[in-house]
Amino acid sequence: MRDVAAEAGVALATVSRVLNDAPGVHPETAERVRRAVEATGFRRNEIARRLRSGRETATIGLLVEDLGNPFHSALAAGVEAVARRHSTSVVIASCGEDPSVEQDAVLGLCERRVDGLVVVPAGDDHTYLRDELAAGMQMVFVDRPAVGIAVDEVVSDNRRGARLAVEHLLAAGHRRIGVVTDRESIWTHGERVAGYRDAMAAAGAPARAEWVAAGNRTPAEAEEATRSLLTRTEATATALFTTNNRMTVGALGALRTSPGVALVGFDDFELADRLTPPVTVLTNDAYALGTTAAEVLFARIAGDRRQPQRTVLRGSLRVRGSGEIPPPEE
Amino acid sequence: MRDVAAEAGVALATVSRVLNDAPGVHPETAERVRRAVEATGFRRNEIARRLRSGRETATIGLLVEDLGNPFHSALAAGVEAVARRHSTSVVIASCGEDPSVEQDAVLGLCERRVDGLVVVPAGDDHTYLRDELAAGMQMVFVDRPAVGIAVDEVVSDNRRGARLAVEHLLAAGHRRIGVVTDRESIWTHGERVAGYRDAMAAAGAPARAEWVAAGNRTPAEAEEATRSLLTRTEATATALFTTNNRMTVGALGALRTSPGVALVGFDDFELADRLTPPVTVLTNDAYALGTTAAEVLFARIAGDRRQPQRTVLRGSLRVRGSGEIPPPEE
DNA sequence: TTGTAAGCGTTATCAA
DNA sequence: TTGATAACGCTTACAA
Repeated sequence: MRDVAAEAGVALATVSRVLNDAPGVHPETAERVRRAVEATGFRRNEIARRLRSGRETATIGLLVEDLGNPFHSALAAGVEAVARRHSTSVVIASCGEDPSVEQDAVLGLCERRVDGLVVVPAGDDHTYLRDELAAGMQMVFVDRPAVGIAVDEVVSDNRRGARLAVEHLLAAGHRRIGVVTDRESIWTHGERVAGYRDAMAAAGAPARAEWVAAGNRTPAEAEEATRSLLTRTEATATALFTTNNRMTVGALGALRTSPGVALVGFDDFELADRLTPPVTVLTNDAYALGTTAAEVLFARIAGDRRQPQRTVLRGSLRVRGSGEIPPPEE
Repeated sequence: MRDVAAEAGVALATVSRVLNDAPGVHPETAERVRRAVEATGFRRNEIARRLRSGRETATIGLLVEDLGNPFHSALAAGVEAVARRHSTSVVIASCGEDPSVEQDAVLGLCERRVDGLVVVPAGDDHTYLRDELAAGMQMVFVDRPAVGIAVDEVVSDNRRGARLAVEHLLAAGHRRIGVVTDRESIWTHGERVAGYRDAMAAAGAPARAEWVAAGNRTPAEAEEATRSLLTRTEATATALFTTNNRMTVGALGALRTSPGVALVGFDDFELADRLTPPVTVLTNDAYALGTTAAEVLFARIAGDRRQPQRTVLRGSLRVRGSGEIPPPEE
């Protein structure tokens, strides 16, 4: 910038004024400065700019589990779309379900002095954010709630959605319904399994422990778990509820060799309607979770100081075929 | 930081030393400073830190078309994974195939003084980056080449891949092969259509202009285009080559009402093997494009000053069924 | 309308 | 081992 000022024969302040379209600069001077900017190939340093003005960084942080999971990438796309409308950049970090990586990544974003944070948490203790919160950092938790701090949250109605899904299977006549799920310690999965139990209990159907195949971290593990769920010698499940898109993909693998088993999955996914049979799902709009969370965050950044809110997004059943397969005759 | 220094009764310089684990600080003093940091809830300002040291920002920029497209989110996941290994954050921007948004976003990232850029370009003129390049900004173009500037590039072997895909259809006996593609002005699609023409010409099969359904921007448009390709009254195509995963998804929609048409798609996608028939594809590893591009970029950041290189990643045919459907008897 | 100078929160250089 | 102090590149009172 000094070079520009020298080139144009003006003071730094004048260059700054021209760069910021500040009023009260002689058009001729401004023109001279602009030519100098061209000549020197000058690009202003956003970093320094923001430092001095103590202004917002026009950046928000986003933490997701894994961009390779379509649920998380759709959520990220939603956040990014809203951020772009607010002329704000998004720094994305992923933590792969590891709470310590979550903490490092989130605190790293705070040190970068982002204006706010959208967090899909992996851990179950967020008290490490208390200082940041007290210092005025804005944050919204999405998909899963925050533990130990009071912040805005945007989540799905997991328990009700799961209940609807399982009730749908019960309505088709199933009584022996298995669940394929990730670790139940993950809030969403825990809630969805609870919804399953709700539905079973309400129908007077016993929810046997051995029908809950939990702890599957990947589609491959889900496939394997499904296979053993379906090859039990007694009280074999005739229908399955899968608690997210990863579990559904895994279960579908196992079903290729065990057709005739009904399936309802949590999370819609591309091509669900092209499979044989098409897959009935309880929709869970990741893009909407992302846009909603980002909108809540920008409202906070703009000065909203109300009590933290929890926003709940409801999914609905999308009937396609796999969930309407009746149980075999006994 | 002043507060911390006051609290601990030391100078700012000492606080800085402790924060950076610099040698030559009395353990007792260090301890006192650390307690003061605790007490004041101090978090250092990464922005200011980097300003002074003129050091790298430990941030790279990534521009993609659309995070909602699994190809781009997988690519982003690859970049992010490598960046994390280098303790570097990733600022993601998406431009949705709009060259002017690309330019604004990329220049915005430069102003932020990122250490480098991974760009999936939308436009076909990148001379606007000349100044940045001259100023030492490191950048790698991925999936599509840069135009007007000499920079590192990581691309797929599109033309050869497309040729392989179409040769596979020719080998199954097809002569009337249609192409469903996005705008041919997009380099990847242009190359893939060229590969199609190569294969057809080599086989002595006429590549009729009306078999090239171009300009489809979405799966919905691709579906519509496929439908009209298959309902022509004369010289109807008996096989299809789709030039990316979006086109394939669209074409599959149309094929539900026109079974028996062979299909090979460019880009593998989840569940391709679960469809009926399973979809034969030419793989195009987006995650690998991302990791490779990021590795090239970090090598540059680390000081590699060789001539810009083009790295070409090869895909291969994954035979699953849809591409082996023979043409109907005439 | 323009220039001078202080300061943003750090780090780095020197001297003590 | 510690402390003053200049500097990073910019913005912004305030003065001219």
